[in-house]
Amino acid sequence: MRFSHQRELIKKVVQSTNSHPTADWVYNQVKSSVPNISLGTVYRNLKQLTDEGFIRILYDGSIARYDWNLDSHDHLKCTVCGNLIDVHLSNDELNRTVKKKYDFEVSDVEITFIGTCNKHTE
Amino acid sequence: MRFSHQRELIKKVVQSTNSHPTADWVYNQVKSSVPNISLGTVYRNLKQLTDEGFIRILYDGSIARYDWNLDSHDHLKCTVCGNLIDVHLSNDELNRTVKKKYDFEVSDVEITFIGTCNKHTE
DNA sequence: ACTAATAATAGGAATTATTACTGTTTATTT
DNA sequence: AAATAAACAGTAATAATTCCTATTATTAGT
Repeated sequence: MRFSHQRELIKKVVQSTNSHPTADWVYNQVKSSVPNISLGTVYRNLKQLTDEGFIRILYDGSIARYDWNLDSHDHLKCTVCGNLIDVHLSNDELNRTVKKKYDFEVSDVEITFIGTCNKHTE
Repeated sequence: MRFSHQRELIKKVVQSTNSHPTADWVYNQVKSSVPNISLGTVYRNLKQLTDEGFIRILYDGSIARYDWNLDSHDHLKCTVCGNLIDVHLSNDELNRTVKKKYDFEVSDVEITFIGTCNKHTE
């Protein structure tokens, strides 16, 4: 993979936020530095960065979001504010159960807890 | 919700398979009985059936799939054959942890194990 | 440093999944 | 049986994403 000014910026933008940005959000951010960047370039580079393991893709309903956090982690999705919050849980037990009970070799687990975050409780 | 011949068929088609069909697959199935059914009708009814709690929606990457199984359950996604397999695991422990550790009121959990199913192991 | 080879780009067209619109049909209610 | 409105078919519109092409920029070899 050859150096590219645009790709470096895109990587930096994704790594600058915990908001799990969409391609469009990244596009708009990068545009302030490189006004004539193409949306296709953003998509292509997000894909490349994902494939090369610099960032991760995750799906929020039907829309793709990107995450700089490569550590195995899970998400809380608040139905009130819509935020996706990173959390760390140990899934070893769960993985072992799946392997044993269903004879399934787990390489990754995606866990999303849907509910209400503590901002909306009184 | 008024009776509709089309909706009944759509419901039956979803309930007839464990393959977590897409809207397009349902459309093609229903077309064999009602050749001039509209794709919009399929989408509208899948949404209605989901809203009324007859079926469930789930996202496989960026694409919507439908599931007749309303029981709380998880999925195994095999990266070799692409199949989505239903499994039952108890997530009580996990839910309790999330509630306690992150003060988050869990209403639903979506767990997808990604890996290789036992068809591809020797 | 110069040049050739080619990866990456901008801009726009194409594709895919999904939703919205509109005039017509059909299930229900009176 | 006529009135009402939900559901319909057909089609246009939208949104997210991918593909295409001529041009530009990076890099390897001289």
